[in-house]
Amino acid sequence: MRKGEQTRQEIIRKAAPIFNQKGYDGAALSDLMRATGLKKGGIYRHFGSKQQLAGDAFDHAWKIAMDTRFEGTEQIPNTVDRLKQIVRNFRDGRAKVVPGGCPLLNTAIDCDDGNPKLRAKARQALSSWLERMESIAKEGKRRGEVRADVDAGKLATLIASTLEGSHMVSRLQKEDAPRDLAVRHLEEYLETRVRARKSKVGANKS
Amino acid sequence: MRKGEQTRQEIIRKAAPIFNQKGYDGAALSDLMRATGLKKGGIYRHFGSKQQLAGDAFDHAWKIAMDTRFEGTEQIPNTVDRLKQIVRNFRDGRAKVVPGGCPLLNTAIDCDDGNPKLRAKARQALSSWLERMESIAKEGKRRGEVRADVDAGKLATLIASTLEGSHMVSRLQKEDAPRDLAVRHLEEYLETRVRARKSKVGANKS
DNA sequence: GCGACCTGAGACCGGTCGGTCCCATCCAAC
DNA sequence: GTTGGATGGGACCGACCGGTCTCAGGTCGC
Repeated sequence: MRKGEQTRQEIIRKAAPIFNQKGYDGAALSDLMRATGLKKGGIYRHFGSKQQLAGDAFDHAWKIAMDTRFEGTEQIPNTVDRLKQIVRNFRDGRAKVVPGGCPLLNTAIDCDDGNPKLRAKARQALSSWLERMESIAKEGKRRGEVRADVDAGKLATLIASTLEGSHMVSRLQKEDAPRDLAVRHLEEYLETRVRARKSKVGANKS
Repeated sequence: MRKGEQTRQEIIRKAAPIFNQKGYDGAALSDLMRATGLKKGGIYRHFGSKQQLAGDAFDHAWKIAMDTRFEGTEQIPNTVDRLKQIVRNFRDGRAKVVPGGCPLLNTAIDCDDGNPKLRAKARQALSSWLERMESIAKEGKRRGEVRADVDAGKLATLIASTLEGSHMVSRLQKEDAPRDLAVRHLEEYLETRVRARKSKVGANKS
């Protein structure tokens, strides 16, 4: 039970970049065999199908991405500062994540028509990301750090959309500028349209 | 020379949605055969390779997308209003374009690692889109309709990034809200941070 | 250190892939 | 109406696809 599980994790680790870079169809068993150093039978011992392996590989890649994006944000007291850090983490954490860019973006486009299993995983991944940002924004509203007229869900969606879009442009152009630009834009947006005026915190009650 | 070219165009028209929906690897010759009603030999008579057909199909899909996005914008006198119309066209023109979503987004992700020919096409497509928006912004600055401190290139990149990102989210969630949200966000941004104050046009010279 | 079980190699499967080629047919110019 | 090139059908190709199965050998509990 021990060696097998170890091999299984190794396969997932090695397969994740292949799927993330080449997509589901593009990632051939032969690619996975080369990357893992195992033969076909060795891989299929641990996974019932290519789909299942792809699913596990996506979960692995997404977990790394999420950990990176929220890294060091828990201890930031102010919720708006926390959101700003999340935005910056998106820009700075690229080296840490699985090669091939954002797994969510890649999988969403790759599986948009067809492959419902993997598509559902991408959808759930997006939801979890959005919900985590939304809950921060909601906490901010409760605390009065975020303006009352801000819709937490819409804010989360806007942040995710802007970041992912700029990520696509950056990858296509092979330049960091578009992503940096989006980060700065969101930082300014958070500062000027989301953060509550200091004077108003508790002042508008009297 | 006539019938052949007609068939060629027909193949491109029928193949474009297949490539746009399924991606390059996912679009099998058998799919293209079914869609076109031609056999393998009939298709290969007109295209040297699958790559070439995919390239022509992308050009076709992108032309439709560009025409839709800039539809009715030429005659709008004010440059900021023109940009706002482009943003709205992105939201409203979905029914007119090739099935499968934005060809640029799809192709960029699909070919990001591998398939350099198609990738170059996507890159060029993005450039042409950005340049067209940038030139409008530059014209706006010359005319004093756009603030002097706005960077035309960065503005174009921000618009494209935000729209494409929200498009991905909308497609994954199968909801229009994220895209509508991004459009509204950009409209507000254009109005509050890009459009020059009316009073300043010519007033700040004295 | 023995025995049972876990592990992975590799041959094998049918199907499909992108691509080639020959030839019957169609069409259009004369 | 004839002719010659344009057109498309469909058999064929080798490679490779995802997936199965058997069996030798390694690993682990006892």
